[in-house]
Amino acid sequence: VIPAAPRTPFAARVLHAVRRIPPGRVATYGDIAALAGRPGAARAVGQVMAGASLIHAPCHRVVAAGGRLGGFGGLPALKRDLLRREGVAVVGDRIRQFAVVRWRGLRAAGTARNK
DNA sequence: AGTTTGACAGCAC
DNA sequence: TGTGCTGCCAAAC
Repeated sequence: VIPAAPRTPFAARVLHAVRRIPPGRVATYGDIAALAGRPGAARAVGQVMAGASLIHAPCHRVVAAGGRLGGFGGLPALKRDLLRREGVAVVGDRIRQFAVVRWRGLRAAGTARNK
């Protein structure tokens, strides 16, 4: 069965933000929190992710700060494989070239240096 | 309405 | 580097 998607307003905004992450790119919990309109709510974002699944959004593209993998519901190997499958280099629990692969979301027009 | 709970972030050691 | 502790937040109790 398809698990129900979290229905709180905050969760909806978080999942929406996560779905915007392009394949082969990643965003931190903090980034998502900011994109969801709640800067600093990184931890709360994790809470949402815990209740969601790949069916709702590409959860594997949400990583911890500093390019570390972060948790993944007890299946860190899966998260690593999914990312590698998209071309993201992962060694151990670290993402290589994190600064390059990181996706900060699109902002103000003119700031087109992050596609 | 107060407390507990984490797929977090940062900083001090 | 790695470990530990504190701050923070939305949700579930």
